[in-house]
Amino acid sequence: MDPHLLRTFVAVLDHRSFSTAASALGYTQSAVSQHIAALETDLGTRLVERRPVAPTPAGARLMEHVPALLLRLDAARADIARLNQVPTSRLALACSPAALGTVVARALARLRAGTRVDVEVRVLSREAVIGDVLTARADLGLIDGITAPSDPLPLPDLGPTTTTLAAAEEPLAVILPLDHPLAERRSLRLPDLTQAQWIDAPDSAVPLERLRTVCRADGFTSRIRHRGTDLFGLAALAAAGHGLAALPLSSATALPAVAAVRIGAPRLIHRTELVHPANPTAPVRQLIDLILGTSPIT
Amino acid sequence: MDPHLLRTFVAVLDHRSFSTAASALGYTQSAVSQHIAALETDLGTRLVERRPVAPTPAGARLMEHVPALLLRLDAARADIARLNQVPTSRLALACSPAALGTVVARALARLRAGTRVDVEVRVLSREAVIGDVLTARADLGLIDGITAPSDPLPLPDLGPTTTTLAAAEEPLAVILPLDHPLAERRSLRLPDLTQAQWIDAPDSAVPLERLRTVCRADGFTSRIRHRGTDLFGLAALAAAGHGLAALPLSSATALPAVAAVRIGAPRLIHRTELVHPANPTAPVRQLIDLILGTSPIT
DNA sequence: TAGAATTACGGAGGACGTAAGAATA
DNA sequence: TATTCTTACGTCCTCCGTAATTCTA
Repeated sequence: MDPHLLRTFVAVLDHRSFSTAASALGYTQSAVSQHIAALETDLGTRLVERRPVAPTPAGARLMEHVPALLLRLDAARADIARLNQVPTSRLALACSPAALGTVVARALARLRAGTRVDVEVRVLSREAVIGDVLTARADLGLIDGITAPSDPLPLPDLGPTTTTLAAAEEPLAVILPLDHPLAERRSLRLPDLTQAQWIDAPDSAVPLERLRTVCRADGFTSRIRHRGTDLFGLAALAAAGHGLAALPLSSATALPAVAAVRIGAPRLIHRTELVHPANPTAPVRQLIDLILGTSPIT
Repeated sequence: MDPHLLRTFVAVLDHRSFSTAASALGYTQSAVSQHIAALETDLGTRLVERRPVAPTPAGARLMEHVPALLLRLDAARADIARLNQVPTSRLALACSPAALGTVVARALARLRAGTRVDVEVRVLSREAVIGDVLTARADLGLIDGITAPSDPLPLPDLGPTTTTLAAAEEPLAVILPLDHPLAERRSLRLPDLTQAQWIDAPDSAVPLERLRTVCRADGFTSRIRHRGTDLFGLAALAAAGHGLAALPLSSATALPAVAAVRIGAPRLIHRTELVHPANPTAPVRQLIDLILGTSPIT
């Protein structure tokens, strides 16, 4: 269970090929083959089916552990490195698309008027935001999600290094084509939309899986999966009638060519939360305060 | 950051000595020295102060990651092993002391009358219970803790392999010497007890750290720290006036020579939760149902 | 000065590349 | 049959133990 072997393992399953995984990692195919064989011998089970390359049940199970494990390993290394680093003048802020609209834009407007700090904003999926903060590729992260009003967002284990503070809350909405029969409604009940056609846009909108969880219902089927953090592209798909998507109300109303209808029930809120190192440097602390200061809550 | 190096790292800090860590691990002192040196070279910082052996700040930080990391690694291995294992006739049940009193005893009484399943009960600290379930040393775990009525217990990251279900809820209480001025009270407010003398018994009672968190208050100081899972020993200490301890009401009232007074405010409940593999085998599933069936809530 | 960690060095084993051999679509 | 993974084998390098050395309480 050497980390090198585990990295090779995920690369092989990601690329669905030993040879391309090898070149991606800078190894020969032979080495990759030996890595997988070593892992399989160690664990006493076949992990990868070959030709075509696919995980066995045991491999799939292992895959549920390994990415988190490797992330945690990188996080530990980054955490140590952060202790001895010199503070840079430019801060890196990673955020999910909806977080940008609900919080970041407002905070940065204040920033321009205020202190002289350079900020680089990077828009990523939620998972990538967390990864960037954990591995110190970003100084600060903002992610969004939906929950019951008093609950925290369900975040994966962040280790001892990061904590979260609420930064903004707002109602949840769905976007629909302007000519959709429900487009004129003041509000909608989410359970009534389980049978509708949705767009699964886990990087930019609320993931459908999450909607199923909070509704405790199946459904929310989708024919189109939209990867990437491009909210306007998502709006274009929705406007063309390919399906619905759930977004915070302010983002939803700002999008062109779609109607935004508020979700009235169940009682859910969309919240943007901060993900930051446990020991923020002074400039990071300053940026955190700025973001919290401009947020409607706290 | 080879896992072997990390294991020696924790062993060195645990034993506060290179040589005893070496013999504990079956290495020579030399090998341990080289392991630590390799880690320090890799991370570019000194991690361990020598003579006396103690963590540097960077080492302490690393120590916040490594045990969780190694546990997760063992959990992954155990999870794979569990897939191909033959079911045994004897089930191992790990539980924290208060969980034994509130749930396990009752469930096992039913078990004796019912199906023919052997159960081995093991009483451990909460952390050890989780560790045992994750690494498949136990088939099922029960841990207890306190929270606000609707919140889940704050558990460390269990990975994809285990989930929890509520098994029992009851009021929280403190135990006091029989002649304590507050012993006759019907109920007490926890914030009024921050300045009292407590016994820190994190393995058997509610950890003081947890009391501070839920009260959002400092205080709860202790002169005595009680390790281990021996509730009667804890009661003896409390009876002798060494300090207070927080327990579920039923456990508290069952203890000899101490008064049990209910905590009226803040509104907190003591809950026992199940920790079990994601894919329980039939006999484990049966035991889970038995425990949930005998619990006051389902 | 004794106990304890480090450094030097050598052998055994492991890791990776080259290249030849099997297997499957 | 071509592509892709596996196996054989040689080299280099890493890892650990022995033993000599340095450090510090």
